Amino acid sequence: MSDDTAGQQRPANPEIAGLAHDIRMACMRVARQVRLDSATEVPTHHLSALARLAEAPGTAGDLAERERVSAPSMTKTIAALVEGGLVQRQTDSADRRVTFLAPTIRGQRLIAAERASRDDWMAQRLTDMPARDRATLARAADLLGQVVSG
Amino acid sequence: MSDDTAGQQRPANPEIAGLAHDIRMACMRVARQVRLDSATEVPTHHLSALARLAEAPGTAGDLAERERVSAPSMTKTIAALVEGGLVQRQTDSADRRVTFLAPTIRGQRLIAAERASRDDWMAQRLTDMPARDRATLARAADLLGQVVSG
DNA sequence: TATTGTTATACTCTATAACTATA
DNA sequence: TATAGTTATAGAGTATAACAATA
Repeated sequence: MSDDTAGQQRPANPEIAGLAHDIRMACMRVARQVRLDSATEVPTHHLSALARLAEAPGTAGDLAERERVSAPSMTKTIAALVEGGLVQRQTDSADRRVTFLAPTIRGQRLIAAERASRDDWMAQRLTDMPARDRATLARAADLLGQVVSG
Repeated sequence: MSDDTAGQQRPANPEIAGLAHDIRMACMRVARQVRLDSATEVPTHHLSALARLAEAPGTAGDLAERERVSAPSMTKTIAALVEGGLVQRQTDSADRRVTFLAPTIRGQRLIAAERASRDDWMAQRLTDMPARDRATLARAADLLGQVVSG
């Protein structure tokens, strides 16, 4: 975190290196499986943008930055979401260049349903698990949160 | 939030439902962060196909099925990988409709480098962690493996 | 002149359908 | 006739560059 950021001169500790690989692969496989098993009619990136707006409504520029896509790309995504009745535009009266975006009721319902579907995928697999293992996973979820944010 | 509207049979246990959400989000965030932070010049789906071939060489049809894309789509991906010197074709002498695919030395090196880069991303974050927390994550990685395969 | 968002254009990935060559 | 793979064509997502409207 201090100086050279690019290279991989890192850990020198083979145990940590192996653990890093195992955790990364486990997370990526879970993410992939969730994505593939819960495929809906709405494209992934549409859902992603919609979920962002459900967290916090904002402008097109904000959304493009938060989703890490270009502004023209976000323009198209927004157009599709508005077309589909999932997002509504509202021009800012103070600065009329700006357009605020927020999910419609239907958009909110779609996000909630999608989230529930994906959570169910995981929940059904957790119910068969010993309570002690679930406790381990609960700790791990917290630790992984630190990994990402830290 | 999100009680009904899902159409799924809920777990009925709110503790497990909450845990399912936390674990899923943690995994998806880790996967996303790894993907964004370790972006290379080679497109993601090329790397993905190449990694499959590094695990186990096979035919174009196999690869399309394993990657869950159409045959024509895989044809293009393979063409790009061969063009880039990362994969080599070899016609089956027994059935000349079939083409075997395998990574070249350069392809193997690229996959190894990519994997190392991504693992380093995680390893750097693990080194600052108490050993007990690493042990928790090691257990969790194993449990998440069961979640995906079971 | 700077900023917000859109349009213009081009490239890539994807899919279905039609084709080639083998079997 | 069936199968493995490719080519033809079209649709969708992405990007950069150029533009319009507003500040």
